Amino acid sequence: MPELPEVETIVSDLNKKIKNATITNFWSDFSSAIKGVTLAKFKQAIKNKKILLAQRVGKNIFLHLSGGKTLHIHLRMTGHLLFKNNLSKKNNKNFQDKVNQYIHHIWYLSENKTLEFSDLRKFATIHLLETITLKKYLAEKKIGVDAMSAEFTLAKFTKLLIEKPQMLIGILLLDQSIISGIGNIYRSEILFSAGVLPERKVLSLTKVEQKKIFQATRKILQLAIKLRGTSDSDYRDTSGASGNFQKMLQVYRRDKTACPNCQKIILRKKLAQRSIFYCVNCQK
DNA sequence: AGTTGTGTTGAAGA
DNA sequence: ATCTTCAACACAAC
Repeated sequence: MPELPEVETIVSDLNKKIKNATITNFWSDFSSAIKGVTLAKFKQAIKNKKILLAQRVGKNIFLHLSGGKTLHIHLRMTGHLLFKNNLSKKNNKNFQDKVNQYIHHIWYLSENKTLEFSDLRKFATIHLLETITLKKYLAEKKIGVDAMSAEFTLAKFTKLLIEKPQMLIGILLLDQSIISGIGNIYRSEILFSAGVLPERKVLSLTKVEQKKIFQATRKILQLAIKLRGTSDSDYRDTSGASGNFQKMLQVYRRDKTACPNCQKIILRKKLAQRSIFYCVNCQK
């Protein structure tokens, strides 16, 4: 559920709230989320390190620390990073929401601040890497070009499409190794906006359709970032608050209801085991 | 009360 | 290679 706009919201908030804070300690009751290193070594590596910058690539969060280490956090389906200080611990009602109650890891920061990691389904992961190996790490993890990066241009998109002629466009948009950041919510919204059916083969797309999909991707993700993401159910920002893009959803989870454009019934089907929503009249 | 589905993704099997 | 299935886990909805 946290897709590119949700992760972007979190990362930009983290840069406002915890940049330059020092990690004083770390606690976890679910250390199997921490990959490739023991809890003790992890703790030792990050203790007394300063948080220099939060960075986003696709749905991935990177926290660059002093001393040349970087934390890689993936929220998967239900991960929430909650920033708390003395005041908000007392006054912020959002933190009492049930969805924010599944705290499994806590970074203790200077000045009594904490970064608390709530994760209901416990799918989220934390890796520790050397900052200088980031580029290599992204390649190893097969994290594709970020959908909102300057590098992702229409020319780049077209090039990526040429490499996968047999793929269905609805599946391609979800493949993080090709383009990173688009999840199940936004792929349906993007294809609806572009007027293209999800099951179209990439090689069947006209130049005009390719351009429409590219532009719809930028437009929808940009608006969703502006509205601080979609809280269809679980997603919350670093203050535990919901986003606003759910009000803008045209097709996602709106099956059996009238298409906002033509009033025909929105359909839902499974594409590679994942739900997809579309209008057969507005999408060709 | 048991079954099914859920926004993610990596690994295993075909 | 590439596609499908399953598994990680907890909970809501049926």
